[in-house]
Amino acid sequence: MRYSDSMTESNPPSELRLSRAAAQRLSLYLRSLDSFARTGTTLSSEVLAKTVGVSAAQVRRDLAVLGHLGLRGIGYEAAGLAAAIRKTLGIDRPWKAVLVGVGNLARALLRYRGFSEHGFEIVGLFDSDATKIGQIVGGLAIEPLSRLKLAVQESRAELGILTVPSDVAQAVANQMVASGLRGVMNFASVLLVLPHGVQVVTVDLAIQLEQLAFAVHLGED
Amino acid sequence: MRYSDSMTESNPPSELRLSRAAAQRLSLYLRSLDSFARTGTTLSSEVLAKTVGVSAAQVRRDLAVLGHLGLRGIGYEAAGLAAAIRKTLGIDRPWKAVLVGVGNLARALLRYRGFSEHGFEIVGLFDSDATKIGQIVGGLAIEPLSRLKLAVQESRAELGILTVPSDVAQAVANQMVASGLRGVMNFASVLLVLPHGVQVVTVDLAIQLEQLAFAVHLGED
DNA sequence: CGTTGTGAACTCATTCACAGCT
DNA sequence: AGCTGTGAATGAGTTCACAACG
Repeated sequence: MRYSDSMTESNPPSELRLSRAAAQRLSLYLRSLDSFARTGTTLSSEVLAKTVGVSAAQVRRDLAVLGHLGLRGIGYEAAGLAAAIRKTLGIDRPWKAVLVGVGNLARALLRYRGFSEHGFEIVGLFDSDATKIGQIVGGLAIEPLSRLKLAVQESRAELGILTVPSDVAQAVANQMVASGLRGVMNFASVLLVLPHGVQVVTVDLAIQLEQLAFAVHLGED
Repeated sequence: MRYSDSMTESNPPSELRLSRAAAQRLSLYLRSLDSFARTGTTLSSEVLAKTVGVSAAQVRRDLAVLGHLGLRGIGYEAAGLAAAIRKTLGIDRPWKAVLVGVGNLARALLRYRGFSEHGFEIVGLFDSDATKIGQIVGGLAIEPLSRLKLAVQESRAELGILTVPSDVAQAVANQMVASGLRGVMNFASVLLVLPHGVQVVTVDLAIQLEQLAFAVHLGED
């Protein structure tokens, strides 16, 4: 039996407080570790730091939240570290997602291998355009939005990828939430207001490009 | 961002120190302002804050770096504010970009209207696959990489969009830099190491989806 | 040895709260 | 009166530096 925080050397991390930025870095470490797995079996915080472009101290600080899995004088064991990061991020199991709005971007995403390679499976396609219903894209038939709720419940999908025009994004997102999805990856250029407990990540490519232009404009490093 | 801070304190924004995050928020404010331009002519920090999901104090702090363009008792004049943000971000003029690696993602990006709507023009397509050379995509003919340097110089493009597989991304990025590009928008899942003065923004969709899964996993807000 | 893990110091970012302008 | 702009206070995130340990 454990009391509050007595530094017991058990497997689960005692207190898990990860900032958004720190969680993002864990994903980056994971990428490095995967490509490192062939090369060697252990690596130091310094090596890992260099491959993702942060400081060694930052790496050690980030990894400390996972528990004590560094070996002093040696470094970290790559496979074990990768597994621990996956567990912390909640990606030590597959996730199912549906995609709503089958336009050009969606078709590109469906050919993108990165999602399935990292354990994300797209299990349904939905669109409000009647002329698209029934079309097969990436091995899946496009269904009407009216089928969304049932499909989400049957497939047990938890995530939704939202690739509809910005002016209808909020309305469609509401439907996604009503169908039971817990997270939305939003490609529209609007702030989605969703109920408590539903997560959103917005990817706005135009803004990213603006940020690049700004950096060039400044000429900073 | 180093020494040589011998900036003159003239009328315009005397000291311009914008964090990456703050610059990103300026882009967000800009989106709101554009859609607000029809509605009204002025708006308060509180209103603007609500549309992008930050605090009013944050908005005022961010806008203060642009100079004194708020009207006490009134708020900010939408059009003037938008113009000031554009100027600060360096997007008060068009930017030209080339795209390297014409796969599915690239084809989707070429149909995405967001870039041109925000002043970014794609002026050339390049690929190393000989079978693609000459194909017309989005009104542009795909050219071989050997033409990149000349094309960049002729078109005066400054930015490059990199949509090649991760294993060749660094090599291709090196060619982009050698051709004179000053900024790279990288869609590959690797850390690009580029010389001083060349800017990079990486967009890794799998990592974004992992972050969403993590947020759902935690059930945080 | 070499490298981790972590208090302490430090830097950067956000919020508070209100004086000051319109 | 209303809302901005900004010092001061607070909070978050990062680096320093070194004791602890294999």
